[in-house]
Amino acid sequence: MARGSTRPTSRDVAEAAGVSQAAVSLVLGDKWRGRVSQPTADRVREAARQLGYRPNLAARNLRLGRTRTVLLVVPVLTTEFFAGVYTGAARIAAEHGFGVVLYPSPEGIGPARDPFASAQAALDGVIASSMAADALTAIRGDQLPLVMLDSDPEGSLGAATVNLDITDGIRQVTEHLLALGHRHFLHLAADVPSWTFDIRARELATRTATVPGTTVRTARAPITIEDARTATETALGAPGPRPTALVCDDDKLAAGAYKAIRRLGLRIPDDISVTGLDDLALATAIDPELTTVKLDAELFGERGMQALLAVLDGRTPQEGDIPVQLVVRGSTAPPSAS
Amino acid sequence: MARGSTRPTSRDVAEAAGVSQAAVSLVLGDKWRGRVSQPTADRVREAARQLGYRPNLAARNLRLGRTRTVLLVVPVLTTEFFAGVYTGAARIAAEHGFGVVLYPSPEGIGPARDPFASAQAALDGVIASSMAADALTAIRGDQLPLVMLDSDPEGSLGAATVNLDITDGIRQVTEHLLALGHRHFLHLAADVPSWTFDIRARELATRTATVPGTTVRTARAPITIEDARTATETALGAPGPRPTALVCDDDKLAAGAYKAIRRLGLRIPDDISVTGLDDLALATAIDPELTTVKLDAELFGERGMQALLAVLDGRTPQEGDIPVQLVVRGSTAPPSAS
DNA sequence: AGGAGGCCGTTATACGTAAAACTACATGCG
DNA sequence: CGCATGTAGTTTTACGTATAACGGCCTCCT
Repeated sequence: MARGSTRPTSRDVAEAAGVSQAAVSLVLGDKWRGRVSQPTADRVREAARQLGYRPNLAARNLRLGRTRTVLLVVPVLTTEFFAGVYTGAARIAAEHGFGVVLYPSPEGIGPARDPFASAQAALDGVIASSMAADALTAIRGDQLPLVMLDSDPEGSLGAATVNLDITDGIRQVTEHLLALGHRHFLHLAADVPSWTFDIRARELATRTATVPGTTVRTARAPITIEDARTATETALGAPGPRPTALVCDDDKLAAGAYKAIRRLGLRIPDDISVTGLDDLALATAIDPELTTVKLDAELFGERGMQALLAVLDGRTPQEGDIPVQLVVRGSTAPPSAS
Repeated sequence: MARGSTRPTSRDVAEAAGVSQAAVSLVLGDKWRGRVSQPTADRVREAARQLGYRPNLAARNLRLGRTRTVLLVVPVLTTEFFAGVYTGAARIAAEHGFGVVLYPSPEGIGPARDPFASAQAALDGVIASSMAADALTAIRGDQLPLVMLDSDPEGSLGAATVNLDITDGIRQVTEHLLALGHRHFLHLAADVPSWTFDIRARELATRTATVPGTTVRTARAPITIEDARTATETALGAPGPRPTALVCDDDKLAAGAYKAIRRLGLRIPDDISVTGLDDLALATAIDPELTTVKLDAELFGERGMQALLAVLDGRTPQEGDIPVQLVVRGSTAPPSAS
């Protein structure tokens, strides 16, 4: 409890155990077999325990030239989705003795600051979501090994990418709605500049184009429930035939759409079918439960981390998108005969 | 682009600019006024830019003996609430040149690992939520400056605490329901061992005890929508008079309760009133919108960080709980005459 | 007997940075 | 002139760790 006393160093431990600092390092680093006797090793460990010694990570990192720490750059942290990504990445990291530090891209933290200023930890590499676009320039400037999540493989010069098969997800959604008989779609698009959202619109367009007589309108909103509500309300209030199916870029947008639809006095799925994308807890909290596409966020995180470890190792990361799965619930049904 | 070439150091910059390493440190550290001439300073900065120099943080941290990095230990990262806490803490931290590193307490990352093993960053201090209970022993072992969020001020020997005024929140909820005429309560309690949940039950009990003829039953569930649903369903199916008001420990539990109530064929708020606590996005996504207590997560994070900065500075942190605010929405109404 | 090798350590060094201590020269002032 | 003050740097050192290089002593084999 001695106030002002500094943390014990390996030299303090050495003194207490009556050995040299090198011996302490060997013992605690588990490299002592054949170099230090059993009794001495025990004495060192006991002294370290008594003093409450913890190695100075800054010194270790400096000495070793690596930190076994990796940065995960994600957009706003407000969704379970990125929590899952983190969990998966951290699990794999832990298995390899790595740590993961989060940089939630700034939202009110100030003008698009460089992530390295905030996450001051010394880093071995970076995993970045393509949604955290503002941080990318800073990252690119650095020569740290980089893995991009959900990013255009063409556009991310050199950096390894790991992608969810969102295109297939939207295809499954579209097939499902077409099979139910829907022909008139409204696409509630996320107003976020990111490749992963661009391909949603693209796939919906190309898939419906193969069926004659289909129409697709588009509304656009930031990913908040309130914005989604107002956007949907104005879109559905527009003149012309009302769409019978509403395809949302993610579950949160769908939740907003639910509110708009209720306000307009319409029923789901009788008057209009709604689909989401993510399968958050939200999807089963709302009534009726949402037909959506399940994304395996943890697997996404795991694959991202594995890719980064591969890059750090000089190996080639595993290829192939991560499969996704349509989950049909109560928010979709055939269009009412009219 | 030279592959395998190592990152440039301040010595490389010095050589390129034709000065000593010390001069580089002075210039880039902004301590050069009166020590280095303007032209030389410019030359150094230009050389640093050209080489893409970034200081080695491990070395800087070692030299300075501090890292300007702080660890935020939170429970599962799946709620917006802790995202808000992070945002607030990071804002204040950035204003003081600090960084914040997150340690989401393990949930499938392995058996209650020591947070410092995962967040390998060298740290100046720690802010920990009392909900991340498993990590606390490891933290206590360390002698890092510590601030506890929502923790029993008596139990946290020495560590500074910053608390939301949850007691007042539950009091506001209870007053509201009593004023509406409710007398028979069901308390859906979070099955999490944490002081912040203990005081919810305590306050509900003491407040209702002042009004004759009130009853309080308790159901208990982990904080997931599914668990909350089953717990509520069995509790409401139990014999005896049905409660007319359901007080939930947080919004997520309330969302589960909604589903149970719908399954039982009851209506909110006609047959039963429901309240939450947090005011997440979820609260306005469900129908009817949830009467709940708004917690200012960002302010919570800000105050936590300010307290830690005070501790690091040898000052005494600001006293006083953070006020909370009841938000009345559509899920509460007078009990139906029966 | 003598040296080869195993055992049990120690001494010395480097990692990259910040900053204290020092040097060298010019200018101003009594 | 002699000394203080100011300018513009350089030299040197320390932070705490991991490990390469070194060295004594004992045993055992030929």
